[in-house]
Amino acid sequence: MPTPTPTLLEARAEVFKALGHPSRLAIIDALADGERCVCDLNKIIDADMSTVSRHLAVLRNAGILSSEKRGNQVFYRLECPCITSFYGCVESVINGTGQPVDLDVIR
Amino acid sequence: MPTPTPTLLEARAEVFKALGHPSRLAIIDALADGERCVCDLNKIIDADMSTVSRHLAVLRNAGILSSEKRGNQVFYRLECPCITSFYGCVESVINGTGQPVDLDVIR
DNA sequence: AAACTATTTGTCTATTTTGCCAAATACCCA
DNA sequence: TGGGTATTTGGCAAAATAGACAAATAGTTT
Repeated sequence: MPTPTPTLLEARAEVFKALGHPSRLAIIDALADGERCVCDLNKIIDADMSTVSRHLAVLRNAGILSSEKRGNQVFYRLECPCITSFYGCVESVINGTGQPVDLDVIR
Repeated sequence: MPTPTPTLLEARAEVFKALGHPSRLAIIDALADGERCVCDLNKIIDADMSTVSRHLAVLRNAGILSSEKRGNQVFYRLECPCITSFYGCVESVINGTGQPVDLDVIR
């Protein structure tokens, strides 16, 4: 198995870094069911709207979300549903088993 | 699908944050084949040994690695091989397809 | 055009992260 | 015990991140 190039590692790290904030994970969770406008997300997040907007920009720049302006509002959509499928592994790290966790059990 | 508690989101974010650095991803990659001592990892990483040690501490505190001292050296081991299985999804974010990527093709 | 809503951006501050060097620690061997 | 190797930790400076407020932008409605 060859070692990934530094560039690939940096690109991967960017994605993980974007995921490394609770508010951004809450956004992803809210978008798992479908697109939402910023004002809806703002109700969920408990932070200034400008802060929410910055979190959304981080996720969009990482390629995790896409946005579309319709009329007055901007709708964000999850570009890669496969991200949420990783939570089972993350949970296994959290609970220390090292074994993937069935998400339906813990949520 | 209920919204995860803030605490769960924070715990998840900690794991993602730990993964959000190229050197730490290089470490994980090196450990995918099996445990390594710090001095071996130091050869791979191109940073001061103390810096490597700090990266290792971040990964261990997140629960991603475990360590064991044997004689003079400390060996680190990947606690959750499922992490590398997520790279296909990460790559799909990087290349913008939103579709998981077969890792054997890109590595 | 003016007022209003939704969102983003500029700017600033506080906090966290990163990375190096030097020093401390732990263990081995002679 | 003394010297050598492997690793971690203290302390510091530079860089990145987060969050708030205010101002700017874009679109809608009257």
